[in-house]
Amino acid sequence: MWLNINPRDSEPIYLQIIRGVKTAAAKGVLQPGEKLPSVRELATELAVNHNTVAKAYQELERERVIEVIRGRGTFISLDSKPTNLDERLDEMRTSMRNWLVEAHHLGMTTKQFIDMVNEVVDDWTASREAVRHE
Amino acid sequence: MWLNINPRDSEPIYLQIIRGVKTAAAKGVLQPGEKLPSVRELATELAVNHNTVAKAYQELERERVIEVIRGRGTFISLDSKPTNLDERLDEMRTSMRNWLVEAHHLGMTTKQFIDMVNEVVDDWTASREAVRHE
Amino acid sequence: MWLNINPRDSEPIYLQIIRGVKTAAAKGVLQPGEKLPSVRELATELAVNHNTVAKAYQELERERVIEVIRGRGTFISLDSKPTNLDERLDEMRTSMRNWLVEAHHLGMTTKQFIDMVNEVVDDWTASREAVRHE
Amino acid sequence: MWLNINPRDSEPIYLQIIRGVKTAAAKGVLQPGEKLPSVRELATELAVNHNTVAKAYQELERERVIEVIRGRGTFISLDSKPTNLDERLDEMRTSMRNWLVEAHHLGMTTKQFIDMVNEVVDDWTASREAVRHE
DNA sequence: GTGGTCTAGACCACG
DNA sequence: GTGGTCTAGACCACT
Repeated sequence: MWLNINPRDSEPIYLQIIRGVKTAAAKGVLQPGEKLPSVRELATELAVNHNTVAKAYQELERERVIEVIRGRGTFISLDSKPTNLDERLDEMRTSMRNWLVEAHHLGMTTKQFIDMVNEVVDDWTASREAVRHE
Repeated sequence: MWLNINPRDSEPIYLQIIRGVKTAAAKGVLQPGEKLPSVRELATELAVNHNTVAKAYQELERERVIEVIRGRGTFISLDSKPTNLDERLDEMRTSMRNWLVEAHHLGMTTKQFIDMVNEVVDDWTASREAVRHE
Repeated sequence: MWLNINPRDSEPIYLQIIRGVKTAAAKGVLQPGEKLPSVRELATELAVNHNTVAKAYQELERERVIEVIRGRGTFISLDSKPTNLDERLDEMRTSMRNWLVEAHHLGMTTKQFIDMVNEVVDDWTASREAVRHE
Repeated sequence: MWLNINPRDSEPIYLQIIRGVKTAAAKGVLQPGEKLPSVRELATELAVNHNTVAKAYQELERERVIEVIRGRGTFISLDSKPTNLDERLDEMRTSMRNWLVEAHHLGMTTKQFIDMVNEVVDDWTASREAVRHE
């Protein structure tokens, strides 16, 4: 299964689902146009309340990551033009700035911070490649 | 004032305070050994309940960012060896991976992503310098 | 009930709760995976404010003694790897040293002291066995 | 100096003083009949409020560890018959039981606990010997 | 119904 | 005056 949920985690389950779908789509595990399980199917599979899955799907639709076609089901969007682009870029910058502060309090230099980013990017790229060659 | 709070923000106030103190300390606006306002002073100034400030200060103390000296007040730690280092570095890597996913859905390439990180780091470094020369 | 609280005791109630849960867990009265009463249930039962119970539970979670599963409740952890191990072992040694000083002022020899430790350990072991055979 | 105080420590200063005097007496650094500094002298030396030292001395006198002779000064008791013996032995047993619970949550066996006690006792005995041969 | 957050106001230990 | 603890009661996010 391309999606794992941990109800023990402090992150709300619906956010874990959102993140999981986005990650799978970004990695290519889920291809544009590919059908997602229905709300009830996924809820059963993950053993969570279906309202939780529904909430995740709603948010994903709002972000144009997925599309609901009435009567047919839910699909990864073909052309996902993001909403609120500038706003979300700003959020990302803010988040980075906050992690930079955190890094400082963990005794890291800015260089070490950038090295860590590069390391994570390399890992990510490698894991995308792995999916492509499956 | 080196600390601004937005009670309307969805982020809990006590977390905003924590972040604010950490940011000020990382920027050098608050120097090691410097006295922080008392719980009740800061509560008055921010127009929040003193318990909210107390909660923030307790968490900051737990993370060794600040120290309480009995009867005298609260101070920025001189030597703040962080707790749970490995765990928190892992959280950081996870967060970075999530940014990457997010960046992908915003239509960014990895190069653009790394550029953004560098841009944020440069801004941060500049703002630290600005504080130093005040 | 596996937990008794004395609001007149100089020890803060929330610490009594923490100690009570830890003792019950160590004795086997509370088994790993077992559900704890909800914050509000326990508050009602102990006739204390729910915030007091919440504070105790939060600290227990921080120490990995218990786990919160979102929406379902609070449970004794299955695998509780402690945090800050070395630091806490040091605290323990310090406390032992302080007992020794105390024992000296109560006129005890080191042999009598060690006998007392063994006696306490034996009592404890016996009370664990008693729980096991209930 | 036979007494060190750390105002950063979470333990109240007056308790640190009490413990310090008791430890010095138990180790033989302070001999029975030996004169202690006056409240004000000690307060100056430790850079703490003299009320704090006074409170510590009062408690030490109540426990018969020291004796105040009006006009002459304060002295380590010659014959320190402890007060509340049974009660204090019980407190000690309770403290040990609590640390045993703590040890369990740190993953220690009772054997490891007892080993730790023996180790601490040996260290203590060695440090007493060291004082005797100074 | 679960825990998390916040307010307002109180009391206490410590220095 | 400092932080620590507690109560009573409220609102919110999540499941």
